[in-house]
Amino acid sequence: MAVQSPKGTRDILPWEVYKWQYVEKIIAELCRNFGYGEIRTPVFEHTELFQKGVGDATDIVQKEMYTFLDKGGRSITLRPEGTAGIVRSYVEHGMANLAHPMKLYYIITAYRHENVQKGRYREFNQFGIEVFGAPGPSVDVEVISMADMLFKRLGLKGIELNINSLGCPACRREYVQELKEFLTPLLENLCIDCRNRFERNPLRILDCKNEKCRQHLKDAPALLDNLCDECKSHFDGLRERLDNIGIGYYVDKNMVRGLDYYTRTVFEFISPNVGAQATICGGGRYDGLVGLFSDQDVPGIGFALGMERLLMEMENQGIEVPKPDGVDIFIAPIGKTADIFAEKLVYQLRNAGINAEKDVMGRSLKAQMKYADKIEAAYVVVIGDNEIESNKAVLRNMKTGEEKDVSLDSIVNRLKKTG
RNA sequence: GUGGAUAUAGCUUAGAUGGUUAGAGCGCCAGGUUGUGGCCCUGGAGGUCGUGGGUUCGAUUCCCACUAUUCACCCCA
Repeated sequence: MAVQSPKGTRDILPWEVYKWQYVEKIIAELCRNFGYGEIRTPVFEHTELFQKGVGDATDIVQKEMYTFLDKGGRSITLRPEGTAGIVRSYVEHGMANLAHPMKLYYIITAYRHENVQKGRYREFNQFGIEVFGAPGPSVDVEVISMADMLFKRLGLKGIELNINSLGCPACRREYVQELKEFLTPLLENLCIDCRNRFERNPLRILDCKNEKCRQHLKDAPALLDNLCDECKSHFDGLRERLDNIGIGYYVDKNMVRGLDYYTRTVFEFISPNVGAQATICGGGRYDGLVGLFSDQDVPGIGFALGMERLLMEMENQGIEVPKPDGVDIFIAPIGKTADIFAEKLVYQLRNAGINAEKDVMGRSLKAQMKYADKIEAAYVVVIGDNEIESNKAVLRNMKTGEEKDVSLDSIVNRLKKTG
């Protein structure tokens, strides 16, 4: 086929978009309940923003970014995630001077150049939130509970929450040292990927899926057991608070997240039903990120939730999204005079806020009726010469087949009441 | 970047050890009802059988390459 969308992109078509609109509406309500304001930032940013913000060592920056030079020779990148752009906006607009916590949410498309598979696309949609300024575990719980509540409102079941702590730069540095000492004698037994990870990102070795590696790593020290006092009490505080409001979770000592900026709390919501891409929502705290772009030291936390994966999970769980109603009324004219008349009538109906349609293809009455049926019109009015002469027409209820006489003059008012 | 599977109409698909016009269901259009949808009946439109090459008298079918789709690895939403 000559015409098709680029690899990893999809069309959301008119007859399925209602599912997206439904979820988006629930998200907007949720955010309002929690006091989050929407922010919209550009699809593209300067490449350095992501190199610095997401991290030069990450897969995202190393091999997955859509980067190009614009006509002014600037290196531009399509956003591979949402947080960096928002941090940029936060700093650029001096939001640190506004009331805190600063609570923001976004629904965006993001772009990553990688091979596609179930639940993974090159253009994908994310709902995400960010909170700036709150250092304690209280806000961690608010953020986590927000995702949890969204799943509940959508009627999703069986989504599991995993949490972990990656510590602060200080205790992480100490721990990485310890981990490396543990790994050094084992290195030649580990898979090639892990050996490569040893220098670049040794934490990643912990969540390698290779069976052999897992065997060797059974007794590896866990970061969680080596946190400094502050990080430990932060994590304990998070657990207490989750227990307090009744959100269940697992502690996954090996969970590492793929972006460099995370500190302390990290979490994932996972479902077994969305293919190999089990993570529907992932997030964590990024206390050092704002400091990378300004001399202000502002703590932050947020999450990103994959809309495609969310919709897929809803589909899998058989959750029914209410379909929008069809058109209120269809005007079916017969003949030229009636057509001219109907044109004015449908205009008046629409002007009165009624969802009205009329034939524009000059089709037979039968074809018009079929069409009205297909677009699920609630009512049909047939107008021919007789009707125009007598100023009366039949209003047909398409669901029941019941018909009523109405005068053409009163039809707009009448439908206002009915509709 | 690596590996497997797949590719026939708008959609879901049948097909033959290679042989004349490649079938069906759904959908679409029209007619049966010269002014009434859904059910039913009849008819119609719609296919370079993914693309290119090879074998052959002949390829949609066999072989090769490419492309695309899809699943998985890595990684992530």
